[in-house]
Amino acid sequence: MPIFGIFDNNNFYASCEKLFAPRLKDRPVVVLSNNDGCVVARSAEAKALGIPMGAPWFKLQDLARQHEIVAFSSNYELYADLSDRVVQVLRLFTPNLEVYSIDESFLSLDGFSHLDLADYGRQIRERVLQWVGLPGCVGIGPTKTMAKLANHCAKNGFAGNDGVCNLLALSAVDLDDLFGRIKVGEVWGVGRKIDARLQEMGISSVRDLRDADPAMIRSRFSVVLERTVRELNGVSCLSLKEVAPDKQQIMCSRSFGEPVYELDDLLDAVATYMSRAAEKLRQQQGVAAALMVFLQTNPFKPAEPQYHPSMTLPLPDPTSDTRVLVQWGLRVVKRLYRRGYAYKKAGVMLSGIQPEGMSRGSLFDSQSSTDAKAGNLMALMDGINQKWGRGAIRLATEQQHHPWQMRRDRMSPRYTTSWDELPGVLAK
DNA sequence: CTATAACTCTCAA
DNA sequence: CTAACGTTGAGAGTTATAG
Repeated sequence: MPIFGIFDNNNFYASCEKLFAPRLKDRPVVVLSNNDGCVVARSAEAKALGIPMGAPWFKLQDLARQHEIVAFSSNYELYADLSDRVVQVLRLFTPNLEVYSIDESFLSLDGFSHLDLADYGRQIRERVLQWVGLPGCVGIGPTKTMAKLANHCAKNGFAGNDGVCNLLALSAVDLDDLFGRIKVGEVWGVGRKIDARLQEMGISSVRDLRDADPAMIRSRFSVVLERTVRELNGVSCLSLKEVAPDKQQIMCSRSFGEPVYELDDLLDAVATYMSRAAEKLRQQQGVAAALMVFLQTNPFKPAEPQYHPSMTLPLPDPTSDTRVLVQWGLRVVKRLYRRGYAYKKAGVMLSGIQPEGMSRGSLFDSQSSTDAKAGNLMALMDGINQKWGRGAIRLATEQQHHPWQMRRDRMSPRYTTSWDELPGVLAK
């Protein structure tokens, strides 16, 4: 029987910001989504003030002034770097690990059953705290779903207050009692909709779901929730994925800093997003067989005329060439654009992704040498941008300053990845 | 009618 | 000063379409 652990950082983005602002140690801190729109992370103090996840920041202004809440724009470079450091530490504790998200990793603890697993969990969180400076919790169980649940228990004091919960150490009676006290909505894979439907059926606790008939759950819901039921019964259905598979689709979309009316601005924005998407595509040595572009007005202003067009365009020849993708993307924008709407968001998606070189012809194709040159050019651009920072070199259509660029008024410095932004360095 | 494609829904971080 | 509400990806299930 496998043993899964999961390490999950507490309030990850907020903890990253506090790490470099010690004076904020006991202050309420929130981190905002792109465009400084919604609250996506809250420190313990901010949670205590009742700020819900996803709350629009502009609605919290009174509360913020009242309690001197400190808000940061999302600083993804900083968070990504700290996340990498956390993973480095975790790798010291197990050779088999799945980086599940920026702040969560599953650990295989197979073959560690001779250890006191809860104690091992405490060592893990202490080491991460000491070496990286970020707090986290550890959950342990016989399945991924149970490990996630254990993590929830560890975070919320269901099982002591040492930040670790090992469900494998509980007797059947204690597990029963614990599952009876946890709401079914806390289970991994049970979101708002499914929660409501389960409630209607009288399934309100984790124990209720665990004891439900899998066949019934499958017929009334899906094979996915059936697997969840089995996992809650200790039958492992979800395995550790140590290598992330290549993406099947690649998206890039943004809300605009302010409403956009002009076609030219939309063309600019979509060219920029398409360039980003193409970079990601090349990072996995892929080519795309289709692209999709969408535009959106602001759905939060229902009184204004709404327009949410999108169009998918199959590409005659799968490619990762920024110039080709941007050209097609811009053609689509021109087709979709209607004068008179206040556009608030746009995005692109690349799909039909295959490994490059597999596409068509290649060896005897008369185009192959021009394709190779295009590939060299793209690689050169990617290299320069990687060395000198995103946007150092770009196509002429991507200009510099734009009304559509997102707001990021409250950014902290990139303390760990940019010398220029270290406080005091400039002054010297 | 079947196989596939396209689209919708749900979830997660 | 005002106005101001995220992004990315997966997978399953359903519906539309092609042959």
